[in-house]
This record gives sequence, structure tokens and C-alpha cells, in this order.
Amino acid sequence: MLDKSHKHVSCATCQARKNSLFAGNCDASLDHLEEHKSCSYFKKNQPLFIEGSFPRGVYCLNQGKVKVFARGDEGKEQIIHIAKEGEIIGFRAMFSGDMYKVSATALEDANICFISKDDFLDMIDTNATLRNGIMKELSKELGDRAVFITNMAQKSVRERLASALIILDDVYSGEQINLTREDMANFVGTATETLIRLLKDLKEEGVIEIHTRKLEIVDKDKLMKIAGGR
Amino acid sequence: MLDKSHKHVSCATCQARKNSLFAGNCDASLDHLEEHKSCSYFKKNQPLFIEGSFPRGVYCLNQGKVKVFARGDEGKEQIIHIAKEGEIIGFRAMFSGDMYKVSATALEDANICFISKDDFLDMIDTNATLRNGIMKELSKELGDRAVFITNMAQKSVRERLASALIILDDVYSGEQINLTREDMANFVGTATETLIRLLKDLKEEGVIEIHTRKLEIVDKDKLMKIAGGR
DNA sequence: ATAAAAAAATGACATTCATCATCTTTCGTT
DNA sequence: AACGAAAGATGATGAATGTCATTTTTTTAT
Repeated sequence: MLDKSHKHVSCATCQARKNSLFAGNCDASLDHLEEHKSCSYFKKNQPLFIEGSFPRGVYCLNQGKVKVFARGDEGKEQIIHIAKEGEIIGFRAMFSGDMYKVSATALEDANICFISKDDFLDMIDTNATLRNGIMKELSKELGDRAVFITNMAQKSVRERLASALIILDDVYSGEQINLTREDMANFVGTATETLIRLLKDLKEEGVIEIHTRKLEIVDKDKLMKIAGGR
Repeated sequence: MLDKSHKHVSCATCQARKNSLFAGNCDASLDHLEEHKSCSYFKKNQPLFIEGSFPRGVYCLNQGKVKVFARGDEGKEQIIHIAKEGEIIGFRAMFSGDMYKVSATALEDANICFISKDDFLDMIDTNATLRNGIMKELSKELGDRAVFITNMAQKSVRERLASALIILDDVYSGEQINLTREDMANFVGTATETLIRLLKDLKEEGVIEIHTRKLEIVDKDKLMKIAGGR
């Protein structure tokens, strides 16, 4: 369980920042960041922002994971990304000038800092390093999503599940994967029942272990093989 | 057929530029652009760049359409985007620092200008308007792709085909849609045979007309209804 | 104009996967 | 600790769609 006393985190000592877009920042801009951010505690399932609303700023994850998802016509979630500590969420809508195309919700209790749109755009204007980092990140994600689309279009559910597990293994680096079957299905893009059946297959093949809700990958090579070709 | 005498287009008079990211440029930067670009003529099916190679610059479409696609594990194309006159292609890889995640190929004979990476990045550094336009474009595309992924995961092939036709109707604004069935299938994310059958259905329902290779949309409302819900 | 190649069309069939119904287990709250 | 609610699991079934084989039509090149 997350210690609520961590609510006010200092950017200077924030471990999560180390591998974030704010990593390379100089002391001066770090002070600026420190002054303008606000920290808050999000409970599990609490939304950071919702598709269709207008953005007010960006969110910087200090502790806890967040799912980023779109909703299809019937309201079914499609998880686009699962963000971990250090990631900045919601900056796309800072630049596009439109409303959020996705929603974001805490997957577990989380500490998350907020930087208002004006402050963030100020920083982007004045800090070329940060700006280049953001542009690089936008570009990388754009490339990732081309691959995502292709996998969605061409791979079987089993292959997509294997790919998803490899991604999740990284997101939950070290720890066991801890997602509901429904969330996992909404990430893979399949029905919950199908996902459960395929997880069982992988278990029986000795690729993963299922500890009630938590998943452990025991044979990553095999998983990559399954994810890869046909 | 495209007039080859148009090979050297001037940016100042380029009609395609009017609704491009270079639209708001001042005269000075237009001169700069003019000096640093080179124009060339691409034959149908000629590649602009190929997935996995490293980017040397960006491509600006003066005339002709271009498909942007990724390849799945079996080499099957997944078309991510079809670019029309005025669009700039390949700028994602300028910022990401990695190689192309997608390929681009001329769908018809085309006039396309090239701006080298150095020149382009120079312009980005010095021209805030252009830079903001690019950031906005990156962001918009990122949002579009979240929707694309969701459609791919949750819609039936028929619904995706309807969505695709609506998009293509815009790409081929006014003209009739002119794509091979295979390309269209690779855009929708289905087998060519399935696409052909579904096109036939739409024809019989009076939604489209098929003139050999070219498609005409006759009932866009109905098409939107099909694309929309279930 | 004609031949060869590519694209489009059609049919038969197999398979994957979503859906619905039901049951069991686990979780969260009092 | 016990209850209700949520999540997980399992089976039966059918529809959607991919695959393979074959034919027809259109395009391209000689």
C-alpha cells in the first residue's frame, strides 16, 4: 500500500524523474517545475482525465500505474498504453488544440503531480532540451502506434496476447503483472473469456504462472516466439 | 497523366502548399525553403522510403498520392495513412532518432519535393510557427491513431470498410476513389477476398457504385451509419 | 493488336473468436 | 468473519472472416 505521506514529492529528489522527460533538466528549470507543480494522491480507479474533455495540464507519475484508453462505439475500453512511474501523461492534447481523444485512470493508488497547461507550454517554449524530448517522445509513440495498428490487424489474439505480456513485463519491471483479466483483454483487444482461455493455454505450456490475480512470466523466449511469427 | 514539365515547382506558387504545414510561412522562410528543396518525379509504385532505413529528410507532396504502410511479420502491408497533395511525409523519423517504422510508396505518378534532414531541422529550430505546426500535427496524428487502434480492435470488417471509405472520400476529395482492392484491404485490415465481397454488398445496398477500379460513394449518410454503431 | 501478367471476382471450406449462460472464486466492506 | 459484489472460469454455440482454389476481367507491355 502506498504511503500517503509521500504526497508532496520534491522534483529534485523524485526517483521517478530520473528516467523521465524531465531527466535532463537543469537546476533552474527544476526549481521552476517545483514551484509550479502540484501533487496529489489518486485512489485506484480514479480518473486523471476523460476523453472528450478539454485539457488543463499534464500529469507526471511519481508512483503508481495509469491506463490510457479510448472507448469504442459501445463504450468498450481499448487500452492504448499503460504508463508507469516517471511518465508524463496527457501532453498530446497540449499541442493538438482539441479535447482528449483518450481517458486516463489510475490502475492502483498513485501519487501524481500536475502541471498546468500554461506553465507546461511556457517550459516548452523556453526550454529547448525539454521541447526536443517531447518531440522525440511524440514521434516515438507515433511509430509505436503504427506497429500497434499492424499487430491489431494481422496477428491472432494469441500472438497479440504474447506481445502484450512482453510489454507488460517491462511495465511491471521485476514485479508480477497485476491487471484484471478485463483490462488485459481490453489491452489485447479481445473478449475477456477469450483472454482467460488463452492465459490458461500459456500456463499449461509452461510459459507463464498464474498466482491468482498476478501473472509471472517464466519463459520469455517462448513468449517472444509466440508473439513473433505464425 | 501527370505533366512531367511540372517537375520543378516553386514553393511560392505551389497550390498544394496552401493547405500544408508550410502554409503560414513568411516570405523569408519561403525563400529559404525554395533554395533548399529539390523536386522530383516519382513513378507509380516507386518508394519514397523504406521501413528500417535511416531518414535523410522529409518529402512534400506537390502532386499525387502516397501510401504509408508498415509490414507485419509475414510481410503483409498494413496501410497506416494515405497522404494527398500538400502533406509532408516522413517527419516523425526526423525527431525520433531511429529508423523509419513505416514505408512510403507513390500510389500514382507524383511530383514530390525533398528537404534534407539538416535543412528541415534548421527550419524547425528557427521557425517557431512551423515548429508549432509540426508539433500540432504529430499530436493530431497520435490522437487519430488511438482511434484507429480502437476501430481495429472493436469494429467489424464491414464497419471498418465504411470508415475507410469515408476517409478515402476525403483523400480523393471530389474524384472517385482509385485504389487496388489489395491496397484497400490492407488499409481496412482484412483479406482481399473479404474486402471484395463486402464492397459488393455495399454496391447492392446502393451505398457505392463500382466503375471498374474506381469507386464512387453515392450515399454517404448510410455509409456513416454503417461505420458508426453496430 | 495480342499475349502475358496482374487484378478482381466467386465458391467451398475451416477456423478463430465473440457471445451467452452459468458457476466458482476472490475481494472489499461492514 | 460474513456477506454481497466483482472478478474469474468454463462450456456450448454460431457468426464472421481468413484461406485455398479457380475463373473472369482488366491492365500492361511488346
